[in-house]
Amino acid sequence: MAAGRRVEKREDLKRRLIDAAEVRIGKSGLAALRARDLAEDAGCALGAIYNAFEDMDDLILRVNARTLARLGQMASGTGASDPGARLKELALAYAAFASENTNLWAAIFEHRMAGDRPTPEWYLQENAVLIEQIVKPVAKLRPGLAQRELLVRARTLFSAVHGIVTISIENRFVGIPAANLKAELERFVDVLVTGIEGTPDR
Amino acid sequence: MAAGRRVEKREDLKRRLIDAAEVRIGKSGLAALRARDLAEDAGCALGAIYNAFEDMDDLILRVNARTLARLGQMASGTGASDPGARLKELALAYAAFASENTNLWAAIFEHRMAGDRPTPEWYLQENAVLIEQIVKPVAKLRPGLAQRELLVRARTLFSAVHGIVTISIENRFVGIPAANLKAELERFVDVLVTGIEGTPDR
DNA sequence: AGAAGAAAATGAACGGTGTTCAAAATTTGC
DNA sequence: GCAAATTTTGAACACCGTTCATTTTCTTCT
Repeated sequence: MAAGRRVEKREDLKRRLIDAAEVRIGKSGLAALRARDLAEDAGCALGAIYNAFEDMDDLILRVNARTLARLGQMASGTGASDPGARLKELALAYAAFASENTNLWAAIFEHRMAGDRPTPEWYLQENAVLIEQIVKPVAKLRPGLAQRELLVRARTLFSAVHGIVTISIENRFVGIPAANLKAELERFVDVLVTGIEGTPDR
Repeated sequence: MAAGRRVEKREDLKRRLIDAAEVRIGKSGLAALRARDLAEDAGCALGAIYNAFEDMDDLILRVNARTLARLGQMASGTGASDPGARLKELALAYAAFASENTNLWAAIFEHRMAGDRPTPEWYLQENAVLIEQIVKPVAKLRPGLAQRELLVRARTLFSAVHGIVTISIENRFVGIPAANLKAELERFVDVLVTGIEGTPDR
């Protein structure tokens, strides 16, 4: 028989488990994910999950990495050259992704490592896609800013937009009209860009 | 014996349980909260928790309501009359509270109802303190805006600041210098206020 | 091809979780 | 004091992620 049959099957099981977890999280949310369900979905024994992955956290991180990759791909296309317009594009694309893939998107931010183990380094690096594309337009708006500073500003911009999208989707406040997230974000980015243009570097 | 002994004792147990849960969440975070620990802390049987509260969710919501009340109290003092300065005050106070009470603050946003039961109405209303104080300065910056619109803008402002504080405290991105949250927030609010002043109403 | 060794699959069992509930203890009204 | 109403109790339950001795499958070597 072929020499690589074993690793091949192993990779296949991994893929099936990640697929199943992705479907389950997408349908019912991270909190409803069950190891026994995944084993049934993937057609393997309960214990087999722990041959393929360190633990459930590891598996969840693989799913989240996929979602992050999709987010990165979505933002990586060449967009508007005007930095303000580009930032608006990115914000709207992020909001659209969150609206259309709510459970998978939420899993990225809801997940916490079991016990108090640290998040693995490889996964933390996957998160970079969330701010990578923001750096360039910010650099255009703030020429002369060091890369180090640009990253901090990009992170702040992302965080602000992320917060708006998150709170809007969470529906945390009663009595507030179900605002149009898209319109609200457009206004917000407009205000922000105007503010950046009218504020000297510091 | 006194007629009201029963309700009195019941209220006392409730208080002791909320106290214990508050201490546990504050020290170790929401995820580490255990019903059996609380029973021991409060000096009651495990099952007694379910005489005092509907379930653990109910108890957690009481703790969160306390935290929200503290947040509300913190923001309710009369502050700067200049709207921009006032917004900056509020943002910095929020960041300071989150930094000094990280676990209790995080519990407000991490908690999800078990199963898929809806969040009780009374608790959703407690969340209003997060945006109440933001309305007035925004009204000064945007005279002629209807109350309905003001609430939406206030929520957006809160969400943006909340996002910045959250992502900063979560330490989600590697390679980005541990930025000074306070300085970053001050800059952000400055930019925002400048932007609002330079952007016509819509 | 067949045996031997290595790797992977299996699922019962383990410790831990929130929650329930019949029984015991307490408090209340008379 | 006594009976009824209420509360307290903690063992038991269902379910969770995880482990591990056992069985099965795959790989390699002769």
